[in-house]
Amino acid sequence: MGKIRCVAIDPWRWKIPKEGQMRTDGLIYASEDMLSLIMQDQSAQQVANVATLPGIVGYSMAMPDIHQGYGFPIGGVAAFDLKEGVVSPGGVGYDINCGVRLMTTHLTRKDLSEEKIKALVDALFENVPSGVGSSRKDFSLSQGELKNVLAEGARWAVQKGFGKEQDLDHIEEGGRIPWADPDKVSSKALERGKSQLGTLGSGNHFIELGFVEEIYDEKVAKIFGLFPDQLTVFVHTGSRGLGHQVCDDFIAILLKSIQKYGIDLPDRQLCCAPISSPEGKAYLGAMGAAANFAFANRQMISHWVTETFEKFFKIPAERLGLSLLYDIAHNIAKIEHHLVGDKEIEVCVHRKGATRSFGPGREEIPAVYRSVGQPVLIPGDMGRYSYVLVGTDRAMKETFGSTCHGAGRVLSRHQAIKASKGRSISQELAQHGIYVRGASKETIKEEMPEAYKDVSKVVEVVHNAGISRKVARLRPVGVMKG
DNA sequence: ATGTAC
Repeated sequence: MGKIRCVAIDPWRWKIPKEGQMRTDGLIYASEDMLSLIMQDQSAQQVANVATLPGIVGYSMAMPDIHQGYGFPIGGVAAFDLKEGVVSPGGVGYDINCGVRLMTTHLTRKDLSEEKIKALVDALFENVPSGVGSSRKDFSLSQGELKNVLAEGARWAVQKGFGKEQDLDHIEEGGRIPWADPDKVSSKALERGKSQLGTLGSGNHFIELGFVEEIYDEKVAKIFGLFPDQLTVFVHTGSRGLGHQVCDDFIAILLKSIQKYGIDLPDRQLCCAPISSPEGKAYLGAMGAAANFAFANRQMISHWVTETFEKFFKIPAERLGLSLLYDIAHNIAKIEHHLVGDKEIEVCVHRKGATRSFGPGREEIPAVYRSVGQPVLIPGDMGRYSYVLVGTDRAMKETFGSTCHGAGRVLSRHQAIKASKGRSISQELAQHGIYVRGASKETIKEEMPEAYKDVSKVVEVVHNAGISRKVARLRPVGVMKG
């Protein structure tokens, strides 16, 4: 396949016309400025590569926060027919069910001085283990109990006293992938997972304190429980070493089975298996189990966030108004029903660095939000903003109910470290009123704001394209990084 | 993202 050609459909949509082995067109959501940035790496080529996979339904899509990933681009969305189609670990990513949850409070900006914010972030840092390979000293699981976590997800955590029953309704899938198969998770992955439940991890994972700075849609904000100057808490983490190991294990397995199923791939990183094959089913089962680990992980971390708040303010959580707005997956493959043409069919939707953005009326959305659409939570970089959006009908028609997931990198980790040489990123953030506490200095450099696109520009694209709509903008004030 | 190269 030669040089990638993008044709403008409108100011927010670019088509990669089908050619060569492609079975369908590619579709990138971006502004003209962003597209020129996107064309600097291999990500548009990856969108075209995904379009060659058997059984793809609709376009091979990418969101404006697209950048190069393993096989599939990060920011990629692709749906596959359950009979003819394939499932691919590269379409989910290494951090299976990496995702975010947003907690709201009754507290406002005036309840927290700069000093209090620092002390609160420090207290969170003491109470939630973070960093590469972090584990909880007070908590380790037997293999049997870990398998219960993998089968039950956030429900397991609630049964063990981490959070409340009503939290489950405010988590994508109720915090549990029902078709997860813990027996398809290798003993090596189990070993890595058993001491890591309830830990934040590293890289872009974080706990962020912020305030509601701007409301765009008052009606929806009210339904989501958001109001101006409100203190909010973002938690961003995934399935840690366990999910990583599942991905590793199945890439090795599926690389071997490519020939067996006669799949012709432009890039071996797209290794995959028919959804209906034993290998495909095994991957989906193991991936679902890892996804459940991540749902339980975020549920447990928000319990310790709640505990930290209660001790810090010496006020019970109910009076602080701490509650879970929503919890969403960024890296996952799901079996969902969608209207394709005039037929309702089941497809396997891969979202890799992309968020579900279901519009009004879908039964998967909690009853309290169902009339307006699901909450879509978009963390930005630690120096600028984060957003709350809402899912739309247009997303249902166009993107299998999907939108962007964040800002998207513009500098690689290595480039970011180079760009931050001789600077103190923590001090620069402090000058903007943001306190950051990290497990490692290196991570803070890798995660410097300029390593990311401006998330407001990413959000502008998905809002104008109509695949999700702006509800509120949040401003970070205190960040705990892994 | 990741016991950042078993």
